[in-house]
Amino acid sequence: MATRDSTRTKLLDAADELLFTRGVVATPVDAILERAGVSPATLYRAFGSKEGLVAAVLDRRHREWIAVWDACVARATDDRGRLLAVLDALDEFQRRPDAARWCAFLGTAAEYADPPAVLAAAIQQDSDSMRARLTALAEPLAGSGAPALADALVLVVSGHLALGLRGVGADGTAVARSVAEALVSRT
Amino acid sequence: MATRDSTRTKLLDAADELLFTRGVVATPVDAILERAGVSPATLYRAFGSKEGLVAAVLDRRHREWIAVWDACVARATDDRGRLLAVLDALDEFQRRPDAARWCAFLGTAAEYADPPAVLAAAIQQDSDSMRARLTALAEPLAGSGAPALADALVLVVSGHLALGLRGVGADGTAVARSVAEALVSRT
DNA sequence: GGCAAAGTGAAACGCCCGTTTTCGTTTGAG
DNA sequence: CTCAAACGAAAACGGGCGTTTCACTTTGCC
Repeated sequence: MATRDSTRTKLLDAADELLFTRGVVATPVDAILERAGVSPATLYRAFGSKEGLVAAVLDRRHREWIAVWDACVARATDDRGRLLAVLDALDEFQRRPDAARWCAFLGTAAEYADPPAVLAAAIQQDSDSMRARLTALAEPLAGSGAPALADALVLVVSGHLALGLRGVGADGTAVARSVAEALVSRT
Repeated sequence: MATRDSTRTKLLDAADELLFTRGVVATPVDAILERAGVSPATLYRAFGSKEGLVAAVLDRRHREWIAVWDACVARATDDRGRLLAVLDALDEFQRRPDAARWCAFLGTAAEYADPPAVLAAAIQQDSDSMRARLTALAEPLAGSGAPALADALVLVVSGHLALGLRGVGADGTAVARSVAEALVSRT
């Protein structure tokens, strides 16, 4: 009934690498199976469907992203640094060896006109958590203006991620950082 | 040898509506054919392939977008208004009855890991023209800082478009406008 | 060491998609 | 009107995908 952890990990690793570099729809299940060295029956016993596997990978990605972000926030020394830590986290996350072409959540949202429920939930969770966390981090700086500042920063982060699609995101987070700093300095 | 203009237009209209609301990959050729009331042979004689049709639709979209943007720039009365006119254009373009889910160019870029040459060219053209035009419009305000300001605005525009994928783009261009104004006011 | 659970390998099923072909019909310019 | 060019209707082809099934082999715990 239960799947071994090593098997789950092998599948999640292979799926993470292939889905978000080649695209979710463009990646056939067979490619994931071959990469993971796993048989079809195992995948479908563990995750039920390709869609279930995608949801699981998105879930793991979200937890990893939050962990990286948290670490960057903890490393900052003042309120301003903690709010702008999201850019450090973006930088660090993108430098990882298995980095995707761009945001896995925006990418998945872009590929499906209306995503299956599990995937829509994962995407929503990513957006909601980003907005909520930025609002909390903005509170010390902006007070009642925190939600507005957070919305603006969500736009900056999303814009930075989207720049990857335009082929002009090679300069790290420099542009995004300058925009974010302009917003923070205005308060 | 040549295709009638009415046939080309019927195909382009149907393709534009379906491709960018349901997704390029997710839209089967048959759906476009049915929508256009056209036979397969006609499509393939006129555009060679689905990919060729997509490129043609992107091309037409780009011209329409530039026209709308130009009109908004012409409507503005000062340098600042002309630079920020891109937001008016975004607003107007998105209000059109056949408005897509989000940017057709970013959407196409997101769907293909490495797009066919014709599509990559269309996407590149969109990004390049936006950057060049914003740079020219920023010149009177920012002088030698125009390229940097233009890059920042490209990020803002891309971020605004990407917000549609997060389900938080219902408030028009309000957030994007506030960010853009903060950038312009800083110079 | 043995036995149930988990995984393998390969084949097959059903479905959809892009594209081509064939043939009969319509269109529009000379 | 005429006739070549363009188009419509429908079928077929080749390929790929997600998923299931089945018989066999490996794994790991009592």
